[in-house]
Amino acid sequence: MTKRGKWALGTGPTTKSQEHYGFLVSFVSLWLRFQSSQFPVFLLFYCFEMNTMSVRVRFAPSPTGHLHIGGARTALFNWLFARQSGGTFVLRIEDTDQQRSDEEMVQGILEGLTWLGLDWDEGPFFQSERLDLHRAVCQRLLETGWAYRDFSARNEGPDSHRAFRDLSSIEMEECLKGGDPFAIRFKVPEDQTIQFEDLVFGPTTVETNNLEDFVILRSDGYPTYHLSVVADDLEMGITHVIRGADHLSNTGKHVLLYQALDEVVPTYAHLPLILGPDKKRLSKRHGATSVTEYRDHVLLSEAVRNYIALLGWSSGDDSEIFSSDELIKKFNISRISKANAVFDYTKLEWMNKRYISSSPAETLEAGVREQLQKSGLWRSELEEDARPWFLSVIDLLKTRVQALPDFAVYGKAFFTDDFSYDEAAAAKYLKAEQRPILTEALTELRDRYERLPDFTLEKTEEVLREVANKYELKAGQFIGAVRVACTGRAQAPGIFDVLVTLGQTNVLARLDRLIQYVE
RNA sequence: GGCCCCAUCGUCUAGAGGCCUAGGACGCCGGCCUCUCACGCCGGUAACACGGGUUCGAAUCCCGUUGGGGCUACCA
Repeated sequence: MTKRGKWALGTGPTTKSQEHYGFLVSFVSLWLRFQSSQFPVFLLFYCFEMNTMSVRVRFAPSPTGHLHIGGARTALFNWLFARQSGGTFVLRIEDTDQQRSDEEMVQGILEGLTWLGLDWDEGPFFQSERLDLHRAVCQRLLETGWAYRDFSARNEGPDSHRAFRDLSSIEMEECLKGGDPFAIRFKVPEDQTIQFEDLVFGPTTVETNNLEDFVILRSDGYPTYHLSVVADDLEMGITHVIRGADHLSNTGKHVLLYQALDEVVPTYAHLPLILGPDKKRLSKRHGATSVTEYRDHVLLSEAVRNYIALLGWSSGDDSEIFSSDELIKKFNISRISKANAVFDYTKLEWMNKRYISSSPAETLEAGVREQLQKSGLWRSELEEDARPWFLSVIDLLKTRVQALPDFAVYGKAFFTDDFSYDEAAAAKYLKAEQRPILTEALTELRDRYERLPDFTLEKTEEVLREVANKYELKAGQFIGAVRVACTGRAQAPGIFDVLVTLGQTNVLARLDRLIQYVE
Protein backbone atom coordinates (compact mmCIF):
# COMPACT_ATOMS: atom_id res chain seq x y z
CA MET A 1 0.00 0.00 0.00
CA THR A 2 1.31 3.35 -0.84
CA LYS A 3 2.07 5.99 1.72
CA ARG A 4 2.04 8.87 -0.62
CA GLY A 5 -1.68 8.62 -1.21
CA LYS A 6 -3.40 11.95 -1.34
CA TRP A 7 -6.92 11.81 -0.20
CA ALA A 8 -7.75 15.27 -1.33
CA LEU A 9 -6.83 14.61 -4.85
CA GLY A 10 -9.67 13.65 -6.79
CA THR A 11 -12.73 12.36 -8.15
CA GLY A 12 -11.77 9.34 -10.10
CA PRO A 13 -13.65 6.12 -9.70
CA THR A 14 -11.89 2.81 -9.56
CA THR A 15 -13.18 -0.62 -10.16
CA LYS A 16 -15.05 -1.99 -7.24
CA SER A 17 -12.62 -4.77 -6.50
CA GLN A 18 -9.64 -2.43 -6.21
CA GLU A 19 -11.56 -0.18 -3.94
CA HIS A 20 -12.51 -2.83 -1.49
CA TYR A 21 -9.22 -4.59 -1.46
CA GLY A 22 -7.25 -1.42 -0.93
CA PHE A 23 -9.58 -0.24 1.72
CA LEU A 24 -9.25 -3.47 3.60
CA VAL A 25 -5.50 -3.49 3.47
CA SER A 26 -4.96 -0.02 4.78
CA PHE A 27 -7.69 -0.36 7.33
CA VAL A 28 -6.12 -3.47 8.70
CA SER A 29 -2.61 -2.05 8.68
CA LEU A 30 -3.68 1.05 10.51
CA TRP A 31 -5.69 -1.01 12.92
CA LEU A 32 -2.57 -2.94 13.80
CA ARG A 33 -0.59 0.27 14.12
CA PHE A 34 -2.98 1.64 16.67
CA GLN A 35 -3.16 -1.72 18.37
CA SER A 36 -6.87 -1.34 18.56
CA SER A 37 -6.43 1.25 21.29
CA GLN A 38 -8.53 4.17 20.28
CA PHE A 39 -8.82 3.89 16.57
CA PRO A 40 -9.99 7.29 15.47
CA VAL A 41 -13.10 7.08 13.44
CA PHE A 42 -12.07 9.75 10.99
CA LEU A 43 -9.12 7.62 9.95
CA LEU A 44 -11.57 5.06 8.79
CA PHE A 45 -12.90 7.55 6.30
CA TYR A 46 -9.38 8.56 5.48
CA CYS A 47 -8.49 5.01 4.54
CA PHE A 48 -11.53 4.72 2.40
CA GLU A 49 -10.90 7.97 0.61
CA MET A 50 -7.27 7.21 0.09
CA ASN A 51 -7.98 3.98 -1.65
CA THR A 52 -10.82 5.20 -3.71
CA MET A 53 -8.04 7.35 -5.00
CA SER A 54 -5.52 4.64 -5.70
CA VAL A 55 -4.42 6.12 -8.97
CA ARG A 56 -3.51 4.09 -12.00
CA VAL A 57 -2.52 5.97 -15.12
CA ARG A 58 -0.89 4.95 -18.32
CA PHE A 59 1.07 6.30 -21.23
CA ALA A 60 0.00 4.58 -24.40
CA PRO A 61 1.98 5.71 -27.41
CA SER A 62 1.67 4.12 -30.79
CA PRO A 63 5.04 3.21 -32.22
CA THR A 64 4.45 4.86 -35.55
CA GLY A 65 7.08 7.52 -34.97
CA HIS A 66 9.65 8.68 -32.52
CA LEU A 67 8.80 9.85 -29.06
CA HIS A 68 8.06 13.43 -29.89
CA ILE A 69 7.60 16.43 -27.67
CA GLY A 70 3.85 15.98 -27.44
CA GLY A 71 4.11 12.36 -26.43
CA ALA A 72 6.84 13.12 -23.96
CA ARG A 73 4.71 15.80 -22.36
CA THR A 74 1.77 13.42 -22.08
CA ALA A 75 4.05 10.82 -20.52
CA LEU A 76 5.45 13.41 -18.11
CA PHE A 77 2.04 14.54 -16.91
CA ASN A 78 0.90 10.98 -16.38
CA TRP A 79 4.10 10.20 -14.53
CA LEU A 80 3.84 13.30 -12.38
CA PHE A 81 0.28 12.52 -11.50
CA ALA A 82 1.16 8.95 -10.59
CA ARG A 83 4.20 9.91 -8.55
CA GLN A 84 2.51 12.63 -6.58
CA SER A 85 -0.47 10.51 -5.75
CA GLY A 86 1.52 7.40 -4.99
CA GLY A 87 -0.22 5.77 -7.89
CA THR A 88 0.94 3.44 -10.62
CA PHE A 89 2.29 4.44 -13.99
CA VAL A 90 1.71 1.86 -16.69
CA LEU A 91 3.36 1.81 -20.08
CA ARG A 92 1.42 0.32 -22.95
CA ILE A 93 2.44 0.28 -26.56
CA GLU A 94 -0.49 0.65 -28.92
CA ASP A 95 0.72 -1.33 -31.85
CA THR A 96 -2.49 -2.71 -33.27
CA ASP A 97 -1.92 -0.97 -36.54
CA GLN A 98 0.25 -3.67 -38.01
CA GLN A 99 1.31 -1.75 -41.09
CA ARG A 100 2.47 1.35 -39.34
CA SER A 101 4.06 -0.06 -36.25
CA ASP A 102 7.77 -0.51 -36.03
CA GLU A 103 9.85 -2.28 -33.43
CA GLU A 104 12.66 0.20 -33.70
CA MET A 105 10.24 2.92 -32.76
CA VAL A 106 9.27 1.00 -29.66
CA GLN A 107 12.89 0.94 -28.63
CA GLY A 108 13.18 4.64 -29.29
CA ILE A 109 10.18 5.40 -27.14
CA LEU A 110 11.50 3.33 -24.27
CA GLU A 111 14.88 5.00 -24.48
CA GLY A 112 13.34 8.44 -24.67
CA LEU A 113 11.26 7.88 -21.57
CA THR A 114 14.21 6.47 -19.69
CA TRP A 115 16.37 9.37 -20.69
CA LEU A 116 13.77 11.78 -19.37
CA GLY A 117 13.69 9.90 -16.11
CA LEU A 118 10.10 8.77 -16.55
CA ASP A 119 10.18 5.30 -15.12
CA TRP A 120 7.15 3.11 -15.41
CA ASP A 121 5.87 0.70 -12.80
CA GLU A 122 4.22 -1.81 -15.10
CA GLY A 123 4.81 -2.81 -18.67
CA PRO A 124 5.64 -2.21 -21.36
CA PHE A 125 2.58 -4.10 -22.47
CA PHE A 126 1.93 -4.57 -26.12
CA GLN A 127 -1.53 -4.21 -27.39
CA SER A 128 -0.80 -6.61 -30.19
CA GLU A 129 -0.36 -9.32 -27.56
CA ARG A 130 -3.72 -8.62 -26.03
CA LEU A 131 -5.91 -9.32 -29.03
CA ASP A 132 -7.74 -12.10 -27.23
CA LEU A 133 -8.90 -9.64 -24.63
CA HIS A 134 -10.05 -7.17 -27.26
CA ARG A 135 -11.92 -9.83 -29.17
CA ALA A 136 -13.51 -11.09 -26.00
CA VAL A 137 -14.75 -7.63 -25.17
CA CYS A 138 -16.03 -7.31 -28.70
CA GLN A 139 -17.79 -10.62 -28.33
CA ARG A 140 -19.48 -9.37 -25.18
CA LEU A 141 -20.72 -6.37 -27.08
CA LEU A 142 -21.96 -8.55 -29.89
CA GLU A 143 -23.80 -10.81 -27.49
CA THR A 144 -25.46 -7.99 -25.64
CA GLY A 145 -26.58 -6.45 -28.89
CA TRP A 146 -24.34 -3.42 -28.60
CA ALA A 147 -22.43 -4.34 -31.71
CA TYR A 148 -23.21 -5.85 -35.08
CA ARG A 149 -21.44 -7.35 -38.05
CA ASP A 150 -21.07 -5.14 -41.09
CA PHE A 151 -20.71 -7.14 -44.28
CA SER A 152 -20.62 -4.18 -46.59
CA ALA A 153 -17.48 -3.73 -48.65
CA ARG A 154 -15.41 -0.69 -47.79
CA ASN A 155 -16.09 1.04 -51.05
CA GLU A 156 -19.84 0.75 -50.93
CA GLY A 157 -20.42 4.23 -49.64
CA PRO A 158 -20.52 6.03 -46.36
CA ASP A 159 -23.72 4.59 -44.94
CA SER A 160 -23.64 1.09 -46.37
CA HIS A 161 -23.16 -0.41 -42.93
CA ARG A 162 -26.54 0.81 -41.74
CA ALA A 163 -28.21 -1.98 -43.71
CA PHE A 164 -26.69 -4.47 -41.30
CA ARG A 165 -27.46 -2.58 -38.11
CA ASP A 166 -30.75 -4.29 -37.40
CA LEU A 167 -30.43 -7.55 -39.23
CA SER A 168 -32.45 -10.40 -37.80
CA SER A 169 -30.44 -13.35 -36.57
CA ILE A 170 -31.68 -15.42 -39.48
CA GLU A 171 -30.57 -12.83 -42.01
CA MET A 172 -27.30 -12.58 -40.21
CA GLU A 173 -26.77 -16.34 -40.39
CA GLU A 174 -27.30 -16.10 -44.13
CA CYS A 175 -24.63 -13.46 -44.47
CA LEU A 176 -22.26 -15.46 -42.32
CA LYS A 177 -22.77 -18.48 -44.58
CA GLY A 178 -21.89 -16.34 -47.55
CA GLY A 179 -18.41 -16.23 -46.09
CA ASP A 180 -17.96 -12.55 -46.78
CA PRO A 181 -15.55 -10.68 -44.55
CA PHE A 182 -17.12 -8.37 -42.04
CA ALA A 183 -16.15 -5.68 -39.64
CA ILE A 184 -17.84 -5.24 -36.30
CA ARG A 185 -19.40 -1.91 -35.49
CA PHE A 186 -20.69 -0.45 -32.29
CA LYS A 187 -24.36 0.31 -32.36
CA VAL A 188 -24.52 3.93 -31.30
CA PRO A 189 -27.85 4.63 -29.61
CA GLU A 190 -29.98 7.42 -31.03
CA ASP A 191 -31.02 10.65 -29.37
CA GLN A 192 -28.81 10.39 -26.34
CA THR A 193 -26.56 12.86 -24.67
CA ILE A 194 -23.36 11.43 -23.30
CA GLN A 195 -21.83 13.31 -20.41
CA PHE A 196 -18.47 13.11 -18.77
CA GLU A 197 -16.31 15.31 -16.64
CA ASP A 198 -12.93 16.27 -17.99
CA LEU A 199 -10.41 17.48 -15.44
CA VAL A 200 -9.10 20.04 -17.90
CA PHE A 201 -12.03 20.93 -20.12
CA GLY A 202 -14.75 20.60 -17.54
CA PRO A 203 -18.17 19.04 -18.02
CA THR A 204 -18.48 17.77 -21.55
CA THR A 205 -21.42 16.46 -23.53
CA VAL A 206 -21.67 14.61 -26.79
CA GLU A 207 -24.81 14.03 -28.82
CA THR A 208 -24.92 10.45 -30.02
CA ASN A 209 -26.66 11.62 -33.17
CA ASN A 210 -23.37 13.16 -34.20
CA LEU A 211 -21.66 9.81 -33.94
CA GLU A 212 -21.44 7.12 -36.60
CA ASP A 213 -21.62 3.46 -35.81
CA PHE A 214 -17.88 3.18 -35.49
CA VAL A 215 -15.90 0.06 -36.29
CA ILE A 216 -14.52 -1.70 -33.24
CA LEU A 217 -13.12 -4.82 -34.89
CA ARG A 218 -11.74 -4.66 -38.39
CA SER A 219 -12.45 -7.31 -40.98
CA ASP A 220 -8.93 -8.62 -40.48
CA GLY A 221 -9.81 -9.36 -36.88
CA TYR A 222 -7.78 -6.54 -35.39
CA PRO A 223 -9.39 -4.10 -32.99
CA THR A 224 -9.52 -0.41 -33.68
CA TYR A 225 -8.20 2.13 -31.26
CA HIS A 226 -11.58 2.73 -29.67
CA LEU A 227 -12.07 -0.87 -28.70
CA SER A 228 -8.54 -1.66 -27.63
CA VAL A 229 -8.08 1.48 -25.59
CA VAL A 230 -11.24 0.87 -23.61
CA ALA A 231 -10.65 -2.85 -23.23
CA ASP A 232 -7.10 -2.33 -22.05
CA ASP A 233 -7.78 0.59 -19.76
CA LEU A 234 -10.56 -1.44 -18.22
CA GLU A 235 -8.52 -4.56 -17.79
CA MET A 236 -5.58 -2.60 -16.40
CA GLY A 237 -7.77 -0.80 -13.92
CA ILE A 238 -6.84 2.62 -15.27
CA THR A 239 -8.49 5.28 -13.12
CA HIS A 240 -7.38 8.42 -14.92
CA VAL A 241 -6.96 8.77 -18.63
CA ILE A 242 -4.55 11.61 -19.29
CA ARG A 243 -3.96 12.06 -23.02
CA GLY A 244 -3.81 14.57 -25.81
CA ALA A 245 -6.82 16.72 -26.61
CA ASP A 246 -6.91 15.19 -30.07
CA HIS A 247 -8.81 12.41 -28.34
CA LEU A 248 -11.36 14.70 -26.77
CA SER A 249 -13.80 14.36 -29.66
CA ASN A 250 -13.54 10.60 -29.51
CA THR A 251 -14.11 10.33 -25.81
CA GLY A 252 -17.86 10.14 -26.30
CA LYS A 253 -17.37 6.84 -28.10
CA HIS A 254 -15.24 5.52 -25.30
CA VAL A 255 -17.77 6.50 -22.67
CA LEU A 256 -20.41 4.74 -24.73
CA LEU A 257 -18.30 1.61 -24.75
CA TYR A 258 -17.84 1.67 -20.97
CA GLN A 259 -21.55 2.13 -20.50
CA ALA A 260 -22.41 -0.66 -22.90
CA LEU A 261 -20.07 -2.90 -20.95
CA ASP A 262 -21.65 -1.74 -17.72
CA GLU A 263 -18.35 -0.54 -16.33
CA VAL A 264 -17.21 2.55 -14.47
CA VAL A 265 -15.97 5.31 -16.74
CA PRO A 266 -12.47 6.54 -15.82
CA THR A 267 -11.75 10.17 -15.13
CA TYR A 268 -10.48 12.02 -18.15
CA ALA A 269 -7.96 14.80 -18.44
CA HIS A 270 -7.24 15.97 -21.96
CA LEU A 271 -4.07 17.90 -22.57
CA PRO A 272 -3.93 20.86 -24.96
CA LEU A 273 -1.96 20.12 -28.09
CA ILE A 274 1.55 21.32 -28.80
CA LEU A 275 1.87 23.23 -32.04
CA GLY A 276 4.74 24.36 -34.22
CA PRO A 277 5.62 28.04 -34.65
CA ASP A 278 3.17 28.16 -37.57
CA LYS A 279 0.41 27.06 -35.19
CA LYS A 280 0.12 23.81 -37.05
CA ARG A 281 0.36 20.55 -35.25
CA LEU A 282 3.97 19.84 -34.38
CA SER A 283 5.60 17.45 -36.83
CA LYS A 284 8.92 16.46 -38.33
CA ARG A 285 8.96 19.38 -40.69
CA HIS A 286 9.24 21.69 -37.71
CA GLY A 287 12.77 20.44 -37.18
CA ALA A 288 14.09 18.69 -34.13
CA THR A 289 11.10 17.50 -32.17
CA SER A 290 12.03 13.99 -31.26
CA VAL A 291 13.32 13.33 -27.81
CA THR A 292 16.03 11.02 -29.09
CA GLU A 293 17.38 13.79 -31.24
CA TYR A 294 17.70 16.03 -28.22
CA ARG A 295 19.48 13.38 -26.31
CA ASP A 296 21.89 12.60 -29.10
CA HIS A 297 22.69 16.16 -29.83
CA VAL A 298 22.85 18.51 -27.14
CA LEU A 299 20.35 18.91 -24.46
CA LEU A 300 20.20 17.95 -20.84
CA SER A 301 17.26 15.74 -20.04
CA GLU A 302 16.50 17.83 -16.97
CA ALA A 303 16.10 20.88 -19.16
CA VAL A 304 13.87 19.12 -21.65
CA ARG A 305 11.72 17.72 -18.89
CA ASN A 306 11.45 21.08 -17.19
CA TYR A 307 10.61 22.84 -20.42
CA ILE A 308 7.88 20.48 -21.54
CA ALA A 309 6.31 20.64 -18.10
CA LEU A 310 5.66 24.29 -18.85
CA LEU A 311 3.83 23.53 -22.06
CA GLY A 312 0.24 23.81 -20.99
CA TRP A 313 0.91 23.90 -17.29
CA SER A 314 2.18 26.54 -14.92
CA SER A 315 2.88 26.56 -11.24
CA GLY A 316 0.86 29.68 -10.60
CA ASP A 317 3.56 31.36 -8.53
CA ASP A 318 5.86 32.66 -11.28
CA SER A 319 8.45 29.97 -10.72
CA GLU A 320 9.61 28.05 -13.76
CA ILE A 321 12.67 26.08 -12.84
CA PHE A 322 11.87 22.87 -11.03
CA SER A 323 13.77 19.80 -10.09
CA SER A 324 12.03 16.54 -10.62
CA ASP A 325 10.94 16.40 -7.00
CA GLU A 326 9.67 19.95 -7.03
CA LEU A 327 7.67 19.21 -10.12
CA ILE A 328 6.09 16.21 -8.48
CA LYS A 329 5.17 18.38 -5.54
CA LYS A 330 3.85 21.31 -7.49
CA PHE A 331 2.16 19.63 -10.41
CA ASN A 332 -1.58 19.96 -10.39
CA ILE A 333 -3.99 18.90 -13.09
CA SER A 334 -6.33 21.73 -12.30
CA ARG A 335 -3.67 24.17 -13.44
CA ILE A 336 -3.46 22.74 -16.93
CA SER A 337 -4.39 25.20 -19.63
CA LYS A 338 -7.10 24.57 -22.21
CA ALA A 339 -5.38 26.45 -24.99
CA ASN A 340 -2.89 24.83 -27.34
CA ALA A 341 0.73 25.82 -26.88
CA VAL A 342 3.36 26.72 -29.44
CA PHE A 343 6.64 24.93 -29.00
CA ASP A 344 9.43 27.48 -28.58
CA TYR A 345 12.86 26.03 -29.18
CA THR A 346 14.53 29.27 -28.14
CA LYS A 347 13.21 29.00 -24.66
CA LEU A 348 14.19 25.35 -24.48
CA GLU A 349 17.71 26.39 -25.44
CA TRP A 350 17.74 29.02 -22.77
CA MET A 351 16.60 26.52 -20.21
CA ASN A 352 19.20 24.04 -21.37
CA LYS A 353 21.87 26.66 -21.02
CA ARG A 354 20.65 27.50 -17.58
CA TYR A 355 20.74 23.88 -16.53
CA ILE A 356 24.22 23.43 -17.93
CA SER A 357 25.62 26.45 -16.14
CA SER A 358 24.09 25.50 -12.83
CA SER A 359 24.88 21.81 -12.90
CA PRO A 360 27.83 20.45 -10.97
CA ALA A 361 30.66 19.39 -13.25
CA GLU A 362 30.12 15.76 -12.27
CA THR A 363 26.64 15.89 -13.75
CA LEU A 364 27.93 17.23 -17.02
CA GLU A 365 30.94 14.94 -17.17
CA ALA A 366 29.48 12.09 -19.17
CA GLY A 367 27.90 14.37 -21.73
CA VAL A 368 31.06 16.37 -22.19
CA ARG A 369 33.09 13.22 -22.57
CA GLU A 370 30.78 12.07 -25.31
CA GLN A 371 31.28 15.34 -27.15
CA LEU A 372 35.04 15.18 -26.80
CA GLN A 373 35.03 11.64 -28.08
CA LYS A 374 33.02 12.75 -31.09
CA SER A 375 35.56 15.46 -31.80
CA GLY A 376 38.56 13.22 -31.26
CA LEU A 377 39.69 15.23 -28.25
CA TRP A 378 39.15 12.60 -25.62
CA ARG A 379 42.04 11.11 -23.70
CA SER A 380 41.46 8.38 -21.17
CA GLU A 381 43.47 10.13 -18.46
CA LEU A 382 40.61 12.62 -18.24
CA GLU A 383 38.68 10.04 -16.31
CA GLU A 384 41.74 8.91 -14.38
CA ASP A 385 44.53 11.09 -13.00
CA ALA A 386 43.41 14.18 -14.85
CA ARG A 387 39.81 13.89 -13.79
CA PRO A 388 39.89 16.69 -11.18
CA TRP A 389 41.45 18.91 -13.79
CA PHE A 390 38.82 17.86 -16.33
CA LEU A 391 36.06 18.76 -13.89
CA SER A 392 37.59 22.17 -13.29
CA VAL A 393 37.64 22.82 -17.03
CA ILE A 394 33.97 21.92 -17.21
CA ASP A 395 33.27 24.37 -14.42
CA LEU A 396 35.17 27.05 -16.28
CA LEU A 397 33.29 26.53 -19.53
CA LYS A 398 29.83 25.69 -18.37
CA THR A 399 28.50 29.19 -17.91
CA ARG A 400 29.35 30.21 -21.44
CA VAL A 401 28.19 27.20 -23.30
CA GLN A 402 24.89 27.01 -25.13
CA ALA A 403 24.72 23.26 -25.46
CA LEU A 404 26.90 20.22 -24.88
CA PRO A 405 28.80 20.26 -28.21
CA ASP A 406 30.16 23.68 -27.38
CA PHE A 407 32.43 22.14 -24.79
CA ALA A 408 34.42 20.67 -27.65
CA VAL A 409 34.35 23.91 -29.65
CA TYR A 410 34.92 26.70 -27.15
CA GLY A 411 36.92 24.37 -25.02
CA LYS A 412 39.08 22.85 -27.73
CA ALA A 413 42.31 24.51 -26.61
CA PHE A 414 41.99 22.89 -23.20
CA PHE A 415 42.19 19.47 -24.70
CA THR A 416 44.70 19.80 -27.48
CA ASP A 417 47.64 21.95 -28.60
CA ASP A 418 46.48 21.56 -32.13
CA PHE A 419 44.29 24.60 -32.58
CA SER A 420 44.54 27.52 -34.96
CA TYR A 421 44.18 31.22 -34.28
CA ASP A 422 40.78 32.57 -35.08
CA GLU A 423 41.12 35.14 -37.84
CA ALA A 424 38.93 37.78 -36.34
CA ALA A 425 40.59 37.35 -32.97
CA ALA A 426 44.05 37.69 -34.51
CA ALA A 427 42.96 40.73 -36.48
CA LYS A 428 41.72 42.38 -33.35
CA TYR A 429 44.49 41.59 -30.89
CA LEU A 430 47.54 41.06 -33.11
CA LYS A 431 47.44 44.18 -35.22
CA ALA A 432 50.41 44.52 -37.59
CA GLU A 433 51.55 47.88 -36.25
CA GLN A 434 51.60 46.54 -32.71
CA ARG A 435 53.44 43.38 -33.43
CA PRO A 436 56.99 44.58 -32.69
CA ILE A 437 56.14 45.85 -29.25
CA LEU A 438 53.84 42.89 -28.67
CA THR A 439 56.69 40.56 -29.43
CA GLU A 440 58.84 42.22 -26.83
CA ALA A 441 56.12 42.28 -24.24
CA LEU A 442 55.14 38.67 -24.85
CA THR A 443 58.74 37.58 -24.64
CA GLU A 444 59.22 39.34 -21.32
CA LEU A 445 55.96 37.91 -20.05
CA ARG A 446 57.02 34.47 -21.11
CA ASP A 447 60.35 34.78 -19.32
CA ARG A 448 58.87 36.16 -16.16
CA TYR A 449 56.18 33.46 -16.17
CA GLU A 450 58.91 30.90 -16.53
CA ARG A 451 60.60 32.22 -13.43
CA LEU A 452 57.38 32.30 -11.39
CA PRO A 453 57.73 29.84 -8.54
CA ASP A 454 53.98 29.66 -7.96
CA PHE A 455 51.82 29.96 -11.03
CA THR A 456 48.71 31.31 -9.34
CA LEU A 457 45.76 33.49 -10.24
CA GLU A 458 47.21 36.42 -8.30
CA LYS A 459 50.79 36.09 -9.50
CA THR A 460 49.98 35.63 -13.16
CA GLU A 461 47.75 38.68 -13.06
CA GLU A 462 50.28 40.79 -11.19
CA VAL A 463 53.04 39.96 -13.63
CA LEU A 464 50.89 40.43 -16.69
CA ARG A 465 49.75 43.87 -15.60
CA GLU A 466 53.28 44.94 -14.79
CA VAL A 467 54.48 43.90 -18.23
CA ALA A 468 51.54 45.61 -19.92
CA ASN A 469 52.34 48.80 -18.01
CA LYS A 470 55.99 48.70 -18.85
CA TYR A 471 55.29 48.52 -22.58
CA GLU A 472 52.40 50.95 -22.32
CA LEU A 473 49.96 48.41 -23.58
CA LYS A 474 46.36 48.49 -22.45
CA ALA A 475 45.82 45.55 -20.17
CA GLY A 476 42.74 44.53 -22.15
CA GLN A 477 44.63 44.56 -25.41
CA PHE A 478 47.52 42.58 -23.99
CA ILE A 479 45.20 40.10 -22.38
CA GLY A 480 43.52 39.70 -25.75
CA ALA A 481 46.82 38.68 -27.31
CA VAL A 482 47.56 36.26 -24.51
CA ARG A 483 44.09 34.85 -24.88
CA VAL A 484 44.66 34.24 -28.55
CA ALA A 485 47.95 32.58 -27.68
CA CYS A 486 46.35 30.24 -25.19
CA THR A 487 42.99 29.52 -26.75
CA GLY A 488 43.11 30.75 -30.32
CA ARG A 489 39.91 32.66 -29.76
CA ALA A 490 38.68 36.07 -28.77
CA GLN A 491 36.17 34.61 -26.35
CA ALA A 492 37.19 32.38 -23.54
CA PRO A 493 36.93 32.21 -19.78
CA GLY A 494 38.80 34.75 -17.68
CA ILE A 495 42.40 34.78 -18.84
CA PHE A 496 44.01 34.06 -15.48
CA ASP A 497 41.70 31.12 -14.95
CA VAL A 498 42.76 29.90 -18.35
CA LEU A 499 46.46 30.33 -17.55
CA VAL A 500 46.30 28.55 -14.26
CA THR A 501 44.11 25.78 -15.62
CA LEU A 502 46.41 25.24 -18.58
CA GLY A 503 49.44 25.21 -16.31
CA GLN A 504 52.81 26.86 -16.55
CA THR A 505 54.41 24.51 -19.06
CA ASN A 506 51.56 24.71 -21.54
CA VAL A 507 51.30 28.45 -21.22
CA LEU A 508 54.99 28.92 -21.93
CA ALA A 509 54.76 26.72 -25.00
CA ARG A 510 51.77 28.60 -26.27
CA LEU A 511 53.38 31.95 -25.68
CA ASP A 512 56.40 30.73 -27.64
CA ARG A 513 54.15 29.67 -30.44
CA LEU A 514 52.50 33.08 -30.61
CA ILE A 515 55.80 34.93 -30.42
CA GLN A 516 56.99 32.99 -33.42
CA TYR A 517 53.73 33.69 -35.16
CA VAL A 518 53.90 37.47 -34.74
CA GLU A 519 57.56 37.80 -35.55
C1' G B 1 -18.95 20.37 -45.41
C1' G B 2 -20.81 18.62 -40.32
C1' C B 3 -19.77 18.27 -35.00
C1' C B 4 -16.71 19.83 -30.95
C1' C B 5 -12.94 22.73 -28.49
C1' C B 6 -9.90 27.07 -27.74
C1' A B 7 -8.65 32.54 -27.80
C1' U B 8 -4.03 37.76 -22.55
C1' C B 9 2.71 40.68 -25.03
C1' G B 10 6.17 37.52 -31.10
C1' U B 11 6.27 32.76 -27.71
C1' C B 12 5.07 30.10 -22.73
C1' U B 13 1.85 31.97 -19.25
C1' A B 14 -0.45 34.70 -14.28
C1' G B 15 -5.30 36.41 -13.95
C1' A B 16 -11.61 32.70 -11.45
C1' G B 17 -16.23 40.88 -11.60
C1' G B 18 -13.37 45.84 -8.51
C1' C B 19 -6.41 44.11 -5.89
C1' C B 20 -5.08 45.32 -13.56
C1' U B 21 -2.11 51.80 -15.00
C1' A B 22 -2.82 43.56 -16.78
C1' G B 23 2.12 40.32 -13.38
C1' G B 24 6.24 36.70 -14.49
C1' A B 25 9.48 34.01 -18.10
C1' C B 26 11.89 33.48 -23.14
C1' G B 27 13.23 36.77 -27.09
C1' C B 28 14.59 41.70 -28.43
C1' C B 29 16.72 46.70 -26.95
C1' G B 30 19.56 49.63 -23.41
C1' G B 31 22.68 49.93 -18.92
C1' C B 32 25.81 48.07 -14.82
C1' C B 33 29.73 44.50 -13.78
C1' U B 34 34.28 43.50 -16.64
C1' C B 35 40.42 41.33 -19.68
C1' U B 36 36.82 39.06 -24.04
C1' C B 37 32.58 35.90 -24.10
C1' A B 38 29.19 34.27 -20.82
C1' C B 39 26.97 34.46 -15.91
C1' G B 40 24.70 37.93 -12.68
C1' C B 41 22.12 42.49 -11.72
C1' C B 42 19.10 46.91 -13.27
C1' G B 43 15.84 49.10 -16.81
C1' G B 44 12.90 49.21 -21.40
C1' U B 45 9.79 47.02 -25.53
C1' A B 46 5.32 44.38 -26.16
C1' A B 47 -0.99 41.65 -25.10
C1' C B 48 -6.71 41.21 -22.92
C1' A B 49 -8.87 39.13 -31.43
C1' C B 50 -13.39 42.07 -32.84
C1' G B 51 -18.56 43.57 -31.99
C1' G B 52 -22.65 43.53 -28.98
C1' G B 53 -24.82 42.77 -24.29
C1' U B 54 -25.22 41.80 -18.45
C1' U B 55 -23.32 44.92 -14.31
C1' C B 56 -22.36 50.75 -10.51
C1' G B 57 -17.97 48.13 -12.46
C1' A B 58 -15.60 42.91 -17.26
C1' A B 59 -9.37 40.43 -19.48
C1' U B 60 -12.72 37.80 -16.22
C1' C B 61 -20.06 36.32 -17.23
C1' C B 62 -23.56 35.78 -21.89
C1' C B 63 -24.32 36.09 -27.35
C1' G B 64 -22.40 36.78 -32.18
C1' U B 65 -18.23 37.41 -35.60
C1' U B 66 -13.35 36.28 -36.80
C1' G B 67 -9.15 33.33 -36.23
C1' G B 68 -6.80 28.77 -34.77
C1' G B 69 -7.10 23.66 -33.46
C1' G B 70 -9.35 18.78 -33.09
C1' C B 71 -12.63 14.98 -34.66
C1' U B 72 -15.49 13.25 -38.60
C1' A B 73 -10.88 6.15 -41.17
C1' C B 74 -11.76 -1.15 -41.20
C1' C B 75 -5.04 5.33 -38.16
C1' A B 76 -3.78 5.93 -33.18
